[in-house]
Amino acid sequence: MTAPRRIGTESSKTRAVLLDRAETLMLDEGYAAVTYRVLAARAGVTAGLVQYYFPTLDDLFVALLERRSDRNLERLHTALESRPDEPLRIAWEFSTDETSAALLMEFMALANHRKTIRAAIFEVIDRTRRAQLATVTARWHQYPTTDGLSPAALLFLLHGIPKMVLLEEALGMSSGHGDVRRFVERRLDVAEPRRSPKARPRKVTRRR
Amino acid sequence: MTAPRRIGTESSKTRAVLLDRAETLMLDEGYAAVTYRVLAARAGVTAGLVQYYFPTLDDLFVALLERRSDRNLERLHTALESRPDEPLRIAWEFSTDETSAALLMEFMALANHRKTIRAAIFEVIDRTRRAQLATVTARWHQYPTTDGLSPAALLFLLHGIPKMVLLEEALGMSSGHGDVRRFVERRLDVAEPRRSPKARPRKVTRRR
DNA sequence: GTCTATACGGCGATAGAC
DNA sequence: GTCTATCGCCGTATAGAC
Repeated sequence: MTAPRRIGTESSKTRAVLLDRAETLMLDEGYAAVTYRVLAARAGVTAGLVQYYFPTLDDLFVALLERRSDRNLERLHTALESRPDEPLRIAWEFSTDETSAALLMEFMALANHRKTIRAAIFEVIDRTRRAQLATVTARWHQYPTTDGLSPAALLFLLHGIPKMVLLEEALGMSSGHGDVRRFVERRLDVAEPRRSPKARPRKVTRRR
Repeated sequence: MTAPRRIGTESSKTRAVLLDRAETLMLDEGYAAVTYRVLAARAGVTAGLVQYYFPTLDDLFVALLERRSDRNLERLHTALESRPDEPLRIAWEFSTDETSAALLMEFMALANHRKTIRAAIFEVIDRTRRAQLATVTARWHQYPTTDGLSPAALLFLLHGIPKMVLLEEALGMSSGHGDVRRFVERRLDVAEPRRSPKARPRKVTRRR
């Protein structure tokens, strides 16, 4: 047994700054641009210091994912509690949140062949889906029509469709995107009618 | 202007072998495992020789993508001609072809931040979608119900859903996948009724 | 607890010899 | 057509200074 490697504390301010810069870098140039040397330069520190806080790059990515997910899950629970009759609309709004969706797709690309990232992202999505599934299932009998879909299948679609749109948009495609969005939102209006039709859904998109 | 770099001919047998090994390697271990040195070792040649045929790795990936896409597009046109009354089912079958879908998602991950790959994959998907859109639109009025969807939106869903399933499966998720597959196939049976209900759809999945 | 310096092997890519 | 040498960047590990 050798002496355990030393790692920076989670409460360190430097650590928080590094996570901030890493998130920006990742959104701007993709995960491949996040290297110790580049990140260190952006944050004005040495590469060794970055490694002191995040021994491997996977450690950095996982920390990044979890920080944002914790915030999102908190927002989700708040929304589910304050609008208990609109779980489907809430699922759709959160799936369409641009910044989070972009980051999520970046992480999914990363997860493709990296076990630790895969486990972390599964955890995040699974927790989100479970919370929503419970709420939707509880009021499933109140929906006027469910088209033969199950709650799980419906939530899969509400999550997956915006992700696919994003994936295709990144390629420069747009065929059918608007149609499918309007289609879903029309169905949502039927399933979860708005009390005051004037109140347009506030966008959940935040930052950048 | 410097002297143009020398590149191997497209008809070379060595080149074809390299593409074969690269495709296997990519499916087994992901695009990140495809390096000059590893590919050279697998093919029993030197890394320099691989680079003689593919000056950059992007050249290799694009060649790989185009070789497979040409074959797939040919199969697609054959199918559309031989079963002119089933364009939706054909779209669904081709989207669910496991090997091709897995390779496509691998390329989409690659494309995330690499311009040349992005352009190549856009070309492939766009050509596929266009061919199907023309066929579906031509017989759109014959469908009993279209649920308020447009042909483009429907094709987007038929392509996107299997991709999302694949993406989530890679993460270890399965919630709603079976339900949504059955849901789509039930709708397809309504839209394009089978003449002989006994004839189950032959799987299009091929190789590996 | 923070931070720096240095080293190692693998990577994509280039130039040029056989 | 084939192969070697070389360059600069990468992730990672470690030893040690403040």
